[in-house]
Amino acid sequence: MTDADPSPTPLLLFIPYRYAENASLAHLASQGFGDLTLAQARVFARIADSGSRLTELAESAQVTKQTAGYMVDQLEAGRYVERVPDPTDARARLVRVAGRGEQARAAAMTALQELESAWAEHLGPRRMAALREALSALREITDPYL
Amino acid sequence: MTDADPSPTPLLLFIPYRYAENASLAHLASQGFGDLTLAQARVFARIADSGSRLTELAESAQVTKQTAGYMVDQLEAGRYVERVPDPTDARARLVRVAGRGEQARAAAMTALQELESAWAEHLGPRRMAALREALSALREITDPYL
DNA sequence: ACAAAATGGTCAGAAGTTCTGACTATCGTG
DNA sequence: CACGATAGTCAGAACTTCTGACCATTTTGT
Repeated sequence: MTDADPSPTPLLLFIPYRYAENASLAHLASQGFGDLTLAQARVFARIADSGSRLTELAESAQVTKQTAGYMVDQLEAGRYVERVPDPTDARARLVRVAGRGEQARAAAMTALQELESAWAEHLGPRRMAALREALSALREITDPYL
Repeated sequence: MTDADPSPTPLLLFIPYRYAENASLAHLASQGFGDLTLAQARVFARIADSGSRLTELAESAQVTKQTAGYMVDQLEAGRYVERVPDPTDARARLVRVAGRGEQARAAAMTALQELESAWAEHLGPRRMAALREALSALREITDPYL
């Protein structure tokens, strides 16, 4: 009876997701990383601490590997990342955060934490936990990358 | 203790959101609307029953009005929508679902309902309701369109 | 009433993103 | 060791999105 909101759940997901993207990118821009585009940041955000393969980035961001490669080219040119050979596979290269990328990553982390804090404050810890818990569960049937 | 998932909340939002987009678009394609692109569908999905102004669509989809206009041009060419004068403002035009658009909208609704059902089944009614409730609350501080 | 500012929309052009197809090199398996 | 799968790149086209300039109409302030 209380949830008369007719908004489709995907729309409800889109709104805070897009807000988070905008807020993070704005924070990065304010910290001297104004040359990062949204598309670049989407790939950058998925690079694992130990480095990621192009294919992994592509699958995770849900773009083709060509697109991911193009983004990594730009991130590399902007000194955000570097490509190193993958010691376990001569075909592959690992994309690693490097140089400016480390500071950018730290700034992004800060933005993210502020965001999560603001959300947790608005929802209260209980509902925030419930939100994350439900989303994590949903991931089981919606994550193509797994 | 149970939620040790380090995934940032925005990533958790992205995964099911993107899944929903893909699933809906795939269903539309299977119903004879394979000419709809994702970008077009994002605008199309935001058209109100009574019609929407270009500016409203742009704000809601978070693109410039030029971009929204370009998408509406294509939707119009594909006979998904029509533009009619806004009786309350001579500057404005209302974008309305028309022709094929009605069937496409019905197909999208079906896809959406199947999606929500599948999610509700996976989460259970309680957690599904909690998810939607939390997302609706989050909207209050993240929706630029309001 | 009227000038100024804001709003709704379009046109033109450039930039950015993303895709398909083709190809090379390396890995894993039978 | 041949074969299919995987990692990545190159080239080119298509699609999406933006910035800037502009016109018409509405709203606001005096």
